[in-house]
Amino acid sequence: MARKPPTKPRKNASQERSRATVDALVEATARILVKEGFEKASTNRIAEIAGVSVGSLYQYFPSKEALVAAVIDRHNEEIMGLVRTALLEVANMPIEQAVRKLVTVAIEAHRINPKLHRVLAEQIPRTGQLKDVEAFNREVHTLVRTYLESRRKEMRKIDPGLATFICVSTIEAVAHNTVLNHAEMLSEKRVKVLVDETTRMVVGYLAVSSNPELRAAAKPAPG
Amino acid sequence: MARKPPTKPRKNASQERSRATVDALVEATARILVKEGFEKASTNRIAEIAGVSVGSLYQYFPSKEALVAAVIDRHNEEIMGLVRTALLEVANMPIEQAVRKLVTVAIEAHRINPKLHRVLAEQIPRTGQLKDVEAFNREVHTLVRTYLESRRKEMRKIDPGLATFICVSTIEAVAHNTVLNHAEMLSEKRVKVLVDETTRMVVGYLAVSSNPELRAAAKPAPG
Amino acid sequence: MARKPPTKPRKNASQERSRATVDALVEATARILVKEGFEKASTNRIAEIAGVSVGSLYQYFPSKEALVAAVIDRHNEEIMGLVRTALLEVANMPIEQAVRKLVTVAIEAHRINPKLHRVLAEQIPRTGQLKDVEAFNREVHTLVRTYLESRRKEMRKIDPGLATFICVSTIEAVAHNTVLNHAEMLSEKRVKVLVDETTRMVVGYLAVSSNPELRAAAKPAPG
Amino acid sequence: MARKPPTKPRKNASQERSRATVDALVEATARILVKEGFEKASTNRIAEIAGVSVGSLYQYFPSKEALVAAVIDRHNEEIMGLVRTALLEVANMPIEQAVRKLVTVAIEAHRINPKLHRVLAEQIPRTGQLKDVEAFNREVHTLVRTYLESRRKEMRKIDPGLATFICVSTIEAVAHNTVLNHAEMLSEKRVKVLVDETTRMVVGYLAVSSNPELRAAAKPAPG
DNA sequence: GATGAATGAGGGTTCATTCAT
DNA sequence: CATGAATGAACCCTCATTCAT
Repeated sequence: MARKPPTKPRKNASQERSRATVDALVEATARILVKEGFEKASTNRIAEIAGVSVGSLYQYFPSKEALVAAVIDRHNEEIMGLVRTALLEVANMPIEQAVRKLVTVAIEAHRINPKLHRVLAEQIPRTGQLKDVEAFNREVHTLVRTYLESRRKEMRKIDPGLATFICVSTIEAVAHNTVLNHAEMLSEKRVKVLVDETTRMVVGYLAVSSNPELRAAAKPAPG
Repeated sequence: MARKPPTKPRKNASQERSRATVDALVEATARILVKEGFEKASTNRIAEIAGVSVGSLYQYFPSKEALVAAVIDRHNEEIMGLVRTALLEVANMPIEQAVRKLVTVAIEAHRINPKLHRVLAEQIPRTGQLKDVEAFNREVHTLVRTYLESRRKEMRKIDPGLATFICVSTIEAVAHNTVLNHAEMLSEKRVKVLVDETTRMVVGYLAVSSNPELRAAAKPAPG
Repeated sequence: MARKPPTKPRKNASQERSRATVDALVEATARILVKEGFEKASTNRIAEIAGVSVGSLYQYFPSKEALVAAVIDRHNEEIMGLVRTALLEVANMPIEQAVRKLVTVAIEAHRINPKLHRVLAEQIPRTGQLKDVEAFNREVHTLVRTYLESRRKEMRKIDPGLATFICVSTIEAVAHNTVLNHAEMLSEKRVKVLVDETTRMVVGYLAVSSNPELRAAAKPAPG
Repeated sequence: MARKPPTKPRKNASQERSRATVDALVEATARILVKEGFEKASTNRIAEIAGVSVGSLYQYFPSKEALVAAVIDRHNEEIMGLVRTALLEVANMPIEQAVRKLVTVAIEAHRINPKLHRVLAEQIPRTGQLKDVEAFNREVHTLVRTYLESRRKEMRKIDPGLATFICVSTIEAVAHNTVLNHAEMLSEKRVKVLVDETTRMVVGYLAVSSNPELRAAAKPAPG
């Protein structure tokens, strides 16, 4: 693999002026990404839209990648804001209520900036920022897992890591696919049904079940 | 949006000589994608690896995009081969068995060429081939939906479209995330557990349930 | 200067089959030139339109240039056909009638295929075929000069070469500019005026003049 | 017709540094055109000769065409400089003197850079810059026509547009053909004869004539 | 710090021409 | 002779990055 360009912001951007420049750059990048796609997002163009010189861009971001990474981070941070809050609120809720909340929040999170989300998902070749995305995923995983472990009593006996993995994957996938490929489901009514169904699935999976059929279902046919 | 480059193969490539060239090109592209990433996959390099001149590349593919699209198509076709077969086999199976089969096949499909799958998912900016991918998704959706409708009697009363959407999303997400991010789960033993769990979840969701709790779970708290 | 590609047709094309192929190629070239411009006239495309393989093209024309040269030659030959005929007819006419005829024919000649004429004039970078064009010019010059010399008695005493040069340039320029840039002058009525005027100019120039003013005009102010 | 590349310079190039670069590029282009022909004038080569990087070339010219257009414009501007000046000087001159001046200037103008003029005329496929050339032609036409109209009293009764067209075409053609194809006529002596003759022709055409023969010449034989 | 002119490697693509079949 | 697949030099152009001012 070729040497990858650096990816971390060059300074803490604590000074107010710097801060404004950095923000303008990230914002400009996001805007171009959304409005014109990744291909059109050249550093010169970004600087221009941000009202800043290319030189300044490189003062704050060591590479184009770092800039894109910042956009991704910012987007993820917005999502994480919702998710963290939700998980705090959820801490003392019973599973069913909690899952419903999480499903709802997942969809909301994907709706924060769906166009940006799509571009990020479809057009951005990931090279260096995988780590950031993974960190993000890990945090979600940890938070959810912690919650699930705290609710062990209401649940079947499952490996908590596995359960977390399956539930998070499921919820994320439903939210993602809905927002990106089935916008028609986002009407208030239909979204409610979607949330109901997804919740039912996840809760049905996690919760202890008195249905012998279901218990059997989880085991392969003997032999 | 700027005009996108053409994407369809230029000739039917029926002659054997041509066919060989086309294959070599697609194969070379896939190999470079896997071994060196999207960035290194320049047309000149692809042609070189394919043992062919750039001119020949453009004789058969009108653009670099078309070539990548061909790789994607080929990969999807391999996946669809498995999936179609599985769905044929599944036609007369009861839900539990069928879902287990589909989950298994989904994981197998993602393991056909996981590295390529990852590159395709993470590094390739989707531009023109969205249609192909959507067609692929639609086919899967249709096949699954048809199966589910044929099994209506064993299922809860759910909107079949919605059910299909949720199940397909779930299974795909689990398979995708497992293969790409949790290769450690692919040991024979652990994969079995994973399949069991996923199956349990989906079947629990689809099948009629005698558990009143679960039935309640799907409805929001009154008021 | 770099070595220029060969330009002469490869064979005399005496066989009928060959002749047909050659014609098809020249015709196809002319058609593409007119309909799509020089840039689109690739040898592969020409061969395709001619219903022949590229290989065959190169059987008869050693280079693309040779093909274009052939088109130019054919076009010039058509023009020369008119001009030669006109000059034969003109041989025994008095100057005024003769010039009128030549002006008329010049315009007619430019109207044979004005679109091709324009492309030839505007879009074709001349490299090798200058010789052909010069030969064409020389022939016209010679024919006209011969005529003028035969009419010496009706003319002022002028250097025949110079007179030929001026008259041919003038007539050619008027015809060329009219057809290419002032198509609106080609209505029957207006063209008549144009021919009248041009004829008047040329004849006034050639013929002996009884006007002392004019005679004076030709001499610079003494000192 | 395919979309044509842009043709206007990219920046105003007001800064001195930029200005120098732009000049170097135009100059290099002209030089290569003259010394090696259009075919050899690749953007990379032009930049190299200009002592500048290709990138800089594209900073100031959006396409190769734009660069060539700039060369053409510059050349036309030099010509127009002479022509405009001449027409100012000519404003109060009688026709004979004026025409002589214009003929002289036309030849001078073509001698400014005859090699460039030839390349421009023979090798450059006109694509986008037709408008510029037409504008140039229109300006000449307008200036000359204005002069002629101011001299109406000394002239025959002719449609001024037509007269302008014929005179301009004639003078331009003579100058063009002389400089490009009959350099041997450019010796001081011979050029004088050429100017005399051309002047005689044009003046004889424009001026009122007492020669009944000539007046008759302009009319077709009755019936 | 900020600026933006300059850089140049490298990318995608074309097309005249060749030659094995 | 005809075919058309193959060739590859060369072209135009972009854009992340640098650095003198």
